[in-house]
Amino acid sequence: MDLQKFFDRSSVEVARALIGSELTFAGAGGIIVETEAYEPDDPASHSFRGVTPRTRTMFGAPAHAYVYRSYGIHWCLNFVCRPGSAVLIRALQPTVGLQQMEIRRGKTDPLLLCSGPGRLCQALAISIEHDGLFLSQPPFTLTPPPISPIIDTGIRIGITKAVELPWRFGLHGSAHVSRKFA
DNA sequence: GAGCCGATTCACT
DNA sequence: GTGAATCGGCTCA
Repeated sequence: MDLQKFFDRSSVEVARALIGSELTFAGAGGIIVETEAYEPDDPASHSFRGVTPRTRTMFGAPAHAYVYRSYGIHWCLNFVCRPGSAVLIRALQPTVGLQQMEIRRGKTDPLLLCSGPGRLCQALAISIEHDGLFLSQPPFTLTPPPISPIIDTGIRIGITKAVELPWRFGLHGSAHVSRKFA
């Protein structure tokens, strides 16, 4: 897949298109079942106030990883689309490297391995040192879904601005989303 | 340079 | 359902 082209569109389109894709990182990962879109003119987006040292990656080339720390504790993984727009990866359905992820998470329940942005990064051992990596080369792999899945849409989670935008997407019927869709 | 606060998770009640 | 943990970036002075 031509990832440069795939990511060179609005984050809302990309967020939808990513549902059902398989993401792996250094031999662990799974099916992307939940994403959220963030746009440059979106008050909830880190890029809303322009380029800063933290958000520099978000304004770089498409198809790169943008990683940041949340609440001083967790890491969150995003995929950069057009400059200033990105897709937050919120949940995976684990498929490969289960044992590795169980050890890192200290849990064996597949619903607790990658269901949530912070959990996902802990399970895959992703942190700030992976900020800016290109998604089409190791340790990343990204494979599109074999068929286009049924997608649920909802409002985003955990934000205080632009809370009404329906920019959260999930794989219909998946038990692995971080929260159920209304 | 001080103070505020968040794209969260977990333990505990 | 509620609150603690924890820290870098942003805002304002």
